[in-house]
Amino acid sequence: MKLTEVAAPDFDLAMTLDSGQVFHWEKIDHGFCGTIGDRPVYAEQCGDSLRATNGCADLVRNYFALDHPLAKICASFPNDALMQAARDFCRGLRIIRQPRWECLATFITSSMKQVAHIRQISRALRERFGNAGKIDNYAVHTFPSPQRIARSSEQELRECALGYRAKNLLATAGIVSSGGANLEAWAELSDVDLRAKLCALPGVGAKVANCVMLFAYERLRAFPIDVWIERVLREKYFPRARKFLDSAALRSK
DNA sequence: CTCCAGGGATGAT
DNA sequence: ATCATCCATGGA
Repeated sequence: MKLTEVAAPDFDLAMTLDSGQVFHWEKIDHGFCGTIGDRPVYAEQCGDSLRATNGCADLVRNYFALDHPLAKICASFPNDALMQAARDFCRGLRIIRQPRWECLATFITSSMKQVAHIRQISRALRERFGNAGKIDNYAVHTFPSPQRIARSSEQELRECALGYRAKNLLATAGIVSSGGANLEAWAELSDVDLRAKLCALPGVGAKVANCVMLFAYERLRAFPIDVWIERVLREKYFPRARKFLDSAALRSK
C-alpha cells in the first residue's frame, strides 16, 4: 500500500485511539485501520509524523485535529502536581473531530458499558449495517447512516449486543433521519442550546451530550463526567461535593 | 427526593 | 463453573 507522510507534532496516535473517545480503530501491524466518514483509512505513527493512506492527508490532519495547538493548550493548564502527572501520562492525546451522527450514535450505545463492550457494539453495527471497504486485504466498514439504522428493527439492534439501548438508538435514528434533528445545523447553536437539543434525544443525558459536544462539535469546554472523572473530582478536588452530573456538567458553558 | 432495570465482558472465587 | 463488578439514562 502506498502511504503519504503527514506532519504530526505533539501527537500520539495509539494514545489518542485508545483514550475512549473513538471505538472502531483496529490495530494492524504497525498502525491502525478504520474509517474517517466513508473513507477506509490506514495510519501509523513514525516519530513526529503519520504515514497514512494515499490521498487522505487533509482528511487525516483534520480528523486527528493536528492543527490544534496542543503544546499551548497543555501549557495553559494549572501547574500543580496532579495536572503535571496527567499531562505526562496523556502526552500526545488529542481531542479528535468525529462525524456527528457516528459520534452521537456510538455514545448512545456506550451508556453503562465499558470500552471493550462499546468496541464490540460499534463493530457489530458496522459489519451488519455499514458499507464494506478494504485496506489492502483487511475489511473495514463505515458507520451506518441514521436512515439505515432507522430501517432496522429493535430486535436486529439487540442482536448487535445493544440491550435496552436498542430502543433509544432506533428512536434517535428515526428523529435524525426524518429531519426532526439536523445535526449539521446544530453546529451553529450556542453550547447551552446545543446541549439542550442533544439531551432531548432518547438515550442522551448530560454525560453523553457532553461527549458528543466535545468529540463531534469541537466544544472543547464541554466536560463529560463519567464515574472515573467523578471519582477524581471527589477525591482530589471537591471531597464534599454531591452531584456533579446535575450541577457542574449542565451549567458549564 | 430515592430506587432500580438493563446486558455482556471481565476479573475473582 | 458460577459469582461479582462495572456503568448512564429514564421512568416509577
